[in-house]
Amino acid sequence: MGTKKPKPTNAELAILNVLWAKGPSTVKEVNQTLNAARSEKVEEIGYTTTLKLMQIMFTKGFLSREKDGRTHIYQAKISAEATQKNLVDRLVDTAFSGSAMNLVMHALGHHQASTDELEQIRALIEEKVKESKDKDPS
Amino acid sequence: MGTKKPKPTNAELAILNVLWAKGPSTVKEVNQTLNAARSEKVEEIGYTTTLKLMQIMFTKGFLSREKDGRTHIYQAKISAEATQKNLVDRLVDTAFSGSAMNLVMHALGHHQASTDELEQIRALIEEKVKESKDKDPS
DNA sequence: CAAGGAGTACGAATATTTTCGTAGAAAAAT
DNA sequence: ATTTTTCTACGAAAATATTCGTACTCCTTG
Repeated sequence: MGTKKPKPTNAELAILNVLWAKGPSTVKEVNQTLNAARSEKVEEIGYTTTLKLMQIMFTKGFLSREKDGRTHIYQAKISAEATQKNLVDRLVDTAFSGSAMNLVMHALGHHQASTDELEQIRALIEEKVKESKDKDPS
Repeated sequence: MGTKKPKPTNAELAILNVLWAKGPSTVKEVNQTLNAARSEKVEEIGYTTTLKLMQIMFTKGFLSREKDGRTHIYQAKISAEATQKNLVDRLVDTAFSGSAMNLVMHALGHHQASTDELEQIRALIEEKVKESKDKDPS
């Protein structure tokens, strides 16, 4: 099992988000998107900063890239899914004493949810309950 | 609104967890607990490391302390609740495109849950659904 | 072809987090 | 009353993460 757990830093996560949302992009595009999302009061992120980060992420294997003329088109190589799972794991581990359900209840309790979302979650629960009864029919 | 958002680092979070779980403790106790939780293969955390961290957390206002003879008894000053909420907020923000429910489904999907926990979550959902119907009885 | 622009690469400054060594005070043990 | 142990305080090393300057290449355009 050679694959290590990708553990992107915060700045890296911000970049991944852009790539997940927009698909393959150049450094310039990513940098612009990042800066667009910032409130005007805050200093902009320099182009070379984003470049450097993306180069690092490339060597870490978080991104792949492809030359198009003299510019590079980058792409997220690690999936949102897998990365989110790791982050949740970490959070559960460091802040919720290992109980994912603890976290779930927290998020449910404190955040707004649409009826639709609640419905989806309900469905997921039903499924889980069934599973659990199959395995351990007490 | 003078109160800033407590943003404990990872190491600080580990300490908070101990204090939340065990209540008021000495540095020594916290340090031992931290090390007990580590796999044997890993280097132990030095006593002065934990001490330093807790001193920093004290000056940051994350912990309070009280002298008992020549030793200090530390106590978490920020609540698990509030801290967890901030962390979830941050995670939702940085990795789940702002959707807490997205995170919930993730955590639900990927992690083990006891029937009991599922039941609790189900109850919470029912409650939420009701709330939401009250507000917007479509 | 010179000047400017748009990229990349990469070293290195800065900031932040984590770690620990060392010094000193007070208590406990010999 | 020494010595050993148990604490605290604090400076500073080590490890990570973030930021950017500068140099160099390849296009474009005047």
